[in-house]
Amino acid sequence: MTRETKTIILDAAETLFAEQGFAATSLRAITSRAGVNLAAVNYHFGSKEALIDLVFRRRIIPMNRERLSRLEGLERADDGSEPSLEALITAFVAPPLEMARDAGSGGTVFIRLLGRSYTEPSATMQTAMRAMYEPVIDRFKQAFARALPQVPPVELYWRMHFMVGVLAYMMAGTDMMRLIATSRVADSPDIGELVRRMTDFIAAGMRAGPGSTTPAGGMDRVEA
Amino acid sequence: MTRETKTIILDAAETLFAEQGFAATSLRAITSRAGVNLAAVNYHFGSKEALIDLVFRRRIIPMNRERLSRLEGLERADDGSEPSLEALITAFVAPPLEMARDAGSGGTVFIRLLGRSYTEPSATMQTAMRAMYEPVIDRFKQAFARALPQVPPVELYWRMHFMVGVLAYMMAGTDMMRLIATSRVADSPDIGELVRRMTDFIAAGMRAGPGSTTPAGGMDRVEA
DNA sequence: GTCTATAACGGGATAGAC
DNA sequence: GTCTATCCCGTTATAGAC
Repeated sequence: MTRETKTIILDAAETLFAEQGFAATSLRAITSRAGVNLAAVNYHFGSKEALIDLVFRRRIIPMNRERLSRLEGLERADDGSEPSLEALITAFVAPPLEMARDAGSGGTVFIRLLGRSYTEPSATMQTAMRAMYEPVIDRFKQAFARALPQVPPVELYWRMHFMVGVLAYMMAGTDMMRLIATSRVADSPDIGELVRRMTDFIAAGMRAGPGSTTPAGGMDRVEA
Repeated sequence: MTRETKTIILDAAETLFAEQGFAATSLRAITSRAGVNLAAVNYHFGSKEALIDLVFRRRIIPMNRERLSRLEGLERADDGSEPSLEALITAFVAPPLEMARDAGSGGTVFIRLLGRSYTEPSATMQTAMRAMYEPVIDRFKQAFARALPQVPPVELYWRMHFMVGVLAYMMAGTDMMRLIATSRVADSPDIGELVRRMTDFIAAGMRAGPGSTTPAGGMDRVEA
């Protein structure tokens, strides 16, 4: 029963953090939603900050393990061929989005929280996240460099940023432009189709030839 | 002098919101940074929420006006030609990024705040933002549809989301992957180059042929 | 392990002197 | 318009009964 309570608190905290952010979510709100006593958080976790840390750790670590395992699977193909660019992108992009669909309990809401936290500037969070992400980023950077030998390293660096931006925005699912249809990831009927759309978009962007579109870039301003 | 004080408060609030978020920023911190009395916020703005609203309104409205004016300039070209896809993307993407560079006072920090707020789920903020963005999005949607007649409307809708995701992430500038060089927009020496990079990436993604990359999308999973 | 009660503090907002 | 002082509430964290 002792670990049961911790899990219940984690689930409640995860939901409220995703909805309101960290600072706006009080321990009272968390414990009341979890149906446990106010003192339980400090007993089980020590502090609010430690709770936040565990909320992330619980799901990010398996998620990144899944990304790496997909990547390794691609690189150990039987025929010894190099993985395609699309396969690499999918290996990076699909795990969080499928998590939003699959994880019965709180996976859906966690992905929204994670998408938000990409733009969270708190120093504590930044360093914690970097520690969890660094190995993944390193491995994928090498893989992308092999798949795109014609793209200069600096350009590739920026394009990986762009990829993360697309992913983070979809994960956060805030529907800034919701004027046509559903756009929250969790509501979307077919995650596989979203993954395919994102992969196509990102792959084309990553392959973009240098200079192909340059002339139009800087001269279109109407007035200073 | 009366408007002077309001401006000082707005500047201080903008900075602190960008650094810490809304909930974590107290009125005490704002007024102390601004060098004014604690009661000044409530006197001049009525409430913390109203202050937040004005912080955004002050810069978003001219920013979106600039986007629309660039778009209209493109569409009224002398030779009657349709604007290129790259020109449309630049018209949408450049104003916030150049604002980060140009605005002497708080433009830089505001852009970080704005990038963050794209994934801010507060209902109040969502509706306020939508009101300010709706006309811009509508106009650009039509322009993109004309520039990309071969892309089905649903696909185009998602690709515009992707574009916003790239932009929002760059604006927030949180350096999730900072392992090579600088990545904070404000630190970057050449905003024009960043705009060109983003435009090239997004343009290629938006033009991506349907099905060109489909077969690799879904079958690469290593294990369930 | 779980509860109640409370400490110690900081939050937003306001009344009223100046 | 600007200040001080204060109200009232919610916050995290903890002490101690059960």
